[in-house]
Amino acid sequence: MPPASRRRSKRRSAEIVAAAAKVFAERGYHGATTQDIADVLGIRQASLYYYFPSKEAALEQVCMDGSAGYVAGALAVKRGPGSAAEKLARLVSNHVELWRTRVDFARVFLRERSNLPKATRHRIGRYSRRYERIFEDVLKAGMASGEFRADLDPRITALAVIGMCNSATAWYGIEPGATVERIAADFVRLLVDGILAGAERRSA
Amino acid sequence: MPPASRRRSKRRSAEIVAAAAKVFAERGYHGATTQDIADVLGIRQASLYYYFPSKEAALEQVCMDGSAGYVAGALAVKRGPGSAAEKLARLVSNHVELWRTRVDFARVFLRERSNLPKATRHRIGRYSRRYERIFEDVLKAGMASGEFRADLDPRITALAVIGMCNSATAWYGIEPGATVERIAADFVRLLVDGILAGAERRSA
DNA sequence: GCCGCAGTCTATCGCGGAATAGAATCGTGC
DNA sequence: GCACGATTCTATTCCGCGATAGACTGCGGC
Repeated sequence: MPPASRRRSKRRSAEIVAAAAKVFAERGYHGATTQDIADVLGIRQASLYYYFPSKEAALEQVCMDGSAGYVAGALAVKRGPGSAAEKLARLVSNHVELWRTRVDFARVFLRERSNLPKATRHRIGRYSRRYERIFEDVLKAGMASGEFRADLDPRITALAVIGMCNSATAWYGIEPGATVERIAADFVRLLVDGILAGAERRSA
Repeated sequence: MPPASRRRSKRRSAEIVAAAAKVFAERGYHGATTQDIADVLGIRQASLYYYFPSKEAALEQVCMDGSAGYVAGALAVKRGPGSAAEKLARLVSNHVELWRTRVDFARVFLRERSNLPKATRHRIGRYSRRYERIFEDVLKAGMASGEFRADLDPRITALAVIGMCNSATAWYGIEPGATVERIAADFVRLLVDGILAGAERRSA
């Protein structure tokens, strides 16, 4: 098949997956029907099976797409230059920034990956742990250099940071004024400086 | 019906709802079958319908139980004595403390309330907003008194705090060493003092 | 302008799961 | 020990949804 068709075909596939992501995000994997997905696309339910062998395979695709980019971006930040605080800020920005194009994918990844078949679920579990490790590493580095407090628990703190970010998927796009930039900026300030007054100068 | 029977009956009902909570938490509302719930209890699937009229009604019960206590506890903290930082610490503790007896209920409330019928869903939505407001109020009070930074966005910060807490339901009970006390303490320190070194004294 | 295949359709199957009806049993108070 | 309500059981219905089979269609390339 010529490259022109092939490109259109690829694009159509992406549309199908995006429709699945949208529907899964709205109703949950089990709550969504393949009919719902077909409705979004304006095609018949059975036509979907030209694109995937099963509903579960569609979920796999959505989850893979929904997790893509996180580890790569975070690794780049970790290896890049800057203080630990700057790196943490960039980690958070990178994370939130990825919602811009694919919130639905992220939502499905977060809430529905538990419905994946064992193999994929474990694979994605390893991926997540790798991602968490990067946050932990940056935290540990900051603690070692004296930049961060020494009494942090790097593991719990990493989970707290990631969890706080992810929780925003629940209201991102709904809560007025909560743009990607503001969320990232507010979260970073909260995490780095805390809530108490008199901290503005410290991280400036 | 004598009080003895009545008490046993009430207790049995609670067992049924707890089983539903457990199963809903594990597999999700749509992913769970009434058979699964019956299996946990060692009874037949149809016997469940003595206790609720529908699967959806069971979800309602679990969600109501799962949200009970949050607003009341938070209101008590808000109205009680102490600095804003102390109050925020107590808000977080109160929140996390409620998992001790009913994590499954909290998990179902967080992840499955979207499957509730409209009326209940809206009711629970109002309840949540009321809860968030209390956090906002404490934050605003702290900002007004100069205790907290003036450049916080109280709404986003409140959502961030609550979201961070709730995200821990994903790994509470799994992550080794993450007890209710440690989670609450670590989260509070992170939120109040931030991550940077040199903050230990400030909140002491 | 015809061929071929990507893409969509119609039609249908089969299962799993929610829910109902009504019988059986258990246990508690008298 | 009997009666009666509370609880659980057996048996069955009904339908929604995932999936398969096979026909149709229209566009891109020659």
